[in-house]
Amino acid sequence: MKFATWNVNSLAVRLPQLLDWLAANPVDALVLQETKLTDDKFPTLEIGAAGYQVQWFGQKTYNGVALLSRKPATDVVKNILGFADEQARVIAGTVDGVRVIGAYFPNGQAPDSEKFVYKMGWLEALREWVRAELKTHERLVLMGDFNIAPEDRDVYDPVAWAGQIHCTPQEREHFQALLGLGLVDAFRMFEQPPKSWSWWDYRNLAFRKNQGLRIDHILVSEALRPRVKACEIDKQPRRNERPSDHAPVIVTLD
DNA sequence: ATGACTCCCAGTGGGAGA
Repeated sequence: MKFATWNVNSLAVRLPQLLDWLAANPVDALVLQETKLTDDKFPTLEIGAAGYQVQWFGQKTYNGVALLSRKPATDVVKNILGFADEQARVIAGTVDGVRVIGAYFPNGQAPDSEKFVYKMGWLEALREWVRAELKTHERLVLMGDFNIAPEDRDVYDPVAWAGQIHCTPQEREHFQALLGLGLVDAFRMFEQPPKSWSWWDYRNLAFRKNQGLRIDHILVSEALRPRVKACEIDKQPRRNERPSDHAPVIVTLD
């Protein structure tokens, strides 16, 4: 069983790459972030023809998330229960007995900005909601673009990034608090190549120089932990022409 | 170096992303 997450940075632009990727990586479920499509423009037919059920939650220009799955997702929830949000950032569903939560965490822009305040409130609400979800769903996967680099080893230049957005102590505390709910960072369950990133800036030849951040994550609940066999970042789509700035992350369970 | 690129909506420029 395989689950994956990918920030596609516009599904309108990346749909052909998504279909190619699914053909090469027939995962059981995939969550997408930054679809940037209103619901009426979602490419349901193309994704259906690829053999996937899909749930989607979009908005104009920004954000937008989707949950693709081989088997239908049930009990679908959009955004964080009880947290009023104008932005389409979360989609959850139960797939094959596993609660799958796909999330596009706020960027936060800068630690002294209003957007950072929003990010902190959002993270707090997410944690309390995931805590509740874990009570009813022992088998749970929380994955997406977290916009948090959990540790210095997740940053290509930790000195330059110290205290910057994605690397602030407050964001990292929130990441640890999610682990504190009984979740495990699947990527760090395994020995990984050093300088493993999931995002590279479009500028500065960052991908060619391998200057990036690991900000896309897959957290699994304790009940699933013994079943996790592998977790990897697939850099291949970042080599495409007109790539997303993010690479997919895949977890394999038995 | 308050940059660089890419996306979007707008509309011949600007915000946002990370």
